Amino acid sequence: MKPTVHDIARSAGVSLATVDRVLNGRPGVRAVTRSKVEEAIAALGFVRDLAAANLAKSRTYSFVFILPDYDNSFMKGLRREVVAASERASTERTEIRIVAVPHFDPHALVAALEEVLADKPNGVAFVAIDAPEVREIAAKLNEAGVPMVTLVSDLPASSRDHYAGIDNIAAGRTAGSLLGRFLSGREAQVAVLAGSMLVRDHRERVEGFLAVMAEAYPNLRVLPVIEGRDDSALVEEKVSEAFEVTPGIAGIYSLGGGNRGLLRVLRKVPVEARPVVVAHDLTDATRAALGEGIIDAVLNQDAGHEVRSAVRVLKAKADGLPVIEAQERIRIDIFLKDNLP
Amino acid sequence: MKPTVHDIARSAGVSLATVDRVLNGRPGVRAVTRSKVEEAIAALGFVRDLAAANLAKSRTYSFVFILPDYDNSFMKGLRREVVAASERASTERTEIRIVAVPHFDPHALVAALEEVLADKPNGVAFVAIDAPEVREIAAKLNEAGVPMVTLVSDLPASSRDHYAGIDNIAAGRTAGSLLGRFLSGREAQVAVLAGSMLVRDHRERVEGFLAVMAEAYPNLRVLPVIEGRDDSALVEEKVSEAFEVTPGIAGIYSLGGGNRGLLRVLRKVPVEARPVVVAHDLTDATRAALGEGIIDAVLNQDAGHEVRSAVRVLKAKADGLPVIEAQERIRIDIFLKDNLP
DNA sequence: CTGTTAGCGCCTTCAA
DNA sequence: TTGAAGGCGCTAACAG
Repeated sequence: MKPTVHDIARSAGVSLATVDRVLNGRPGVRAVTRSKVEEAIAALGFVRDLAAANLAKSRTYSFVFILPDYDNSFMKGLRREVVAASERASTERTEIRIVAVPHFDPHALVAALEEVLADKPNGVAFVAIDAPEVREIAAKLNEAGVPMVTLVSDLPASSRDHYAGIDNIAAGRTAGSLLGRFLSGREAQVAVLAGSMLVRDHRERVEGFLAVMAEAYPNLRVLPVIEGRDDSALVEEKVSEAFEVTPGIAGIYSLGGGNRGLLRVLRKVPVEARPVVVAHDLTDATRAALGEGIIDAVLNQDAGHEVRSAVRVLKAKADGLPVIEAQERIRIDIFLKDNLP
Repeated sequence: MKPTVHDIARSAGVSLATVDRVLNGRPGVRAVTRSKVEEAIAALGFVRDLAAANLAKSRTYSFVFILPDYDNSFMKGLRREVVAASERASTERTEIRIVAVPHFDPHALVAALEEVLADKPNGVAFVAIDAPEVREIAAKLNEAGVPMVTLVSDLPASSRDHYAGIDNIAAGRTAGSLLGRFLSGREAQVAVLAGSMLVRDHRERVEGFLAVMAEAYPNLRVLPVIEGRDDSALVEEKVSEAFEVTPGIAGIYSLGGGNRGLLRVLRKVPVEARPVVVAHDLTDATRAALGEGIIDAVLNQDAGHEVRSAVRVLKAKADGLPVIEAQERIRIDIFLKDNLP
């Protein structure tokens, strides 16, 4: 049988209370006594039963998830996953509160984080905006000892404990390689369609993409980035325009939202003239387009994985436990029509 | 506060013991009493605290993992992951016993499963061999109520509760599409390198690959499957031979082990004559080759994910709890040199 | 500084 | 068929 607090109390010749004080690093124990207990712990190889401890403490974990109030497919899916996680969590003495903030609004995010700082929950996860004010409040939260996970979009060189999201530079590179290989050697022009170059993840995807183009595909000329603001209608308009101005577009990297607009344009292009398309985010629209052969590859980040990972990490941090790095690494999923889930 | 057994005992006007009997479906309760209790449970929305229950029962989960005693990179990695999982599990009242069996030996596997049947642990995970004897003992285990997960290789139409592994037909199709696209339209010959066509996952990969070739790439001629028995030396020999017999090989799908042998041959091929190569399993060797550009894409199944998933599923089954399907789906990871972990 | 005692939420004898 | 009481491993008052 695994040793319990009773065993080490007996072995060290002290009472349960003293063992507990040592275990939890509470004051009021003479150094001699403390070391007696510590020796017993080491000798018996005692590890405390977290479940029993939590039961005794009636401990409940309280986490806050701050999500942008944004209505594209990805954010909707992310929200759904957080809600699902929160429902499951309630069975396990874990309460997840969801806070919505206006999107792309650093001040709103800061305000939400300030409330968190006042609340002092056991952890907070949020979709970061890379702005000085945000970094500042993040530093404060860190000092206050609130475990912090950035979700989907990171805060560089910050005081967050963990980032649950993909490497966007690598994603851009991956898209570049796929497009380059699929176009194999043809002299051609390639369009890049982003949401907004003000958003860090989009910038990084473009950066990675352009790097690969420059390194490996001199035959491809990349047109100026089109910003569609993740908005189908605007995307449709701008892409149509691009096709008129540059009839020879042979490849498209769509790294933001609004793919429905893109697809409306593509469906009008004669089959033999269709460009190779690599897009982001597996949604009903992109999935269908992949099946039809209108999109050639979809890069995806698994929102469910990101949320579950964030919860696991917050719990581990709250307990001072180690994280299984490999489990928490968010993959850049590549989907062809053949490996759709 | 969430309701506890006390609350429902009071609300139903019975004792704790009776509530417990109803909760655990034990006999010795009059139907009237039972329904009183059930009403209270429903009315208060009671859900039992599994952690507390397990503590009271001093419950420990006992799982058995049966792994082939096989020494390629993948199986070594798998074993490592099971060991790691077993170490973590010991903290959580979960004991994982690892049993090694000679590989490709249905009888040995059956013998191991028979011991499991005698033992009746709370769950068993094993790398299946698709043979009638195995299906038979699996059916018996199922009848005996032992939760069962197949790992890496499945048992079709069987009585397993869950399969923790990839869809190998889809993997073959994915490889086919990548190779087809990377070779874009060239008239060429393609070699397929398998371990053994006696193993189900290899057969399925070939099947998926050939299907895509037939459907979408009439320009590519697929040479007869080379069986390298997952053995570097043999692979090297047979691939060398293939290159002599068919100098024009422009693509290779390596779906089994022994990639080191393949790489030795490829490194001798003049750069301009190098074939497009899609291989399976991310190992030190394939990772390096991906970086060098000798391999173009690697398909991978994450052994760590498979093992953690198997443990989670076994625990859920043992507790009669639902499984989060999306979490347990094992992806076909596609790695280019740009998205290596 | 240290020990005693009473729980946390649930399960399990043992009596009635 | 039902209930009372004690315990799982740990924590937290409250006394000494």
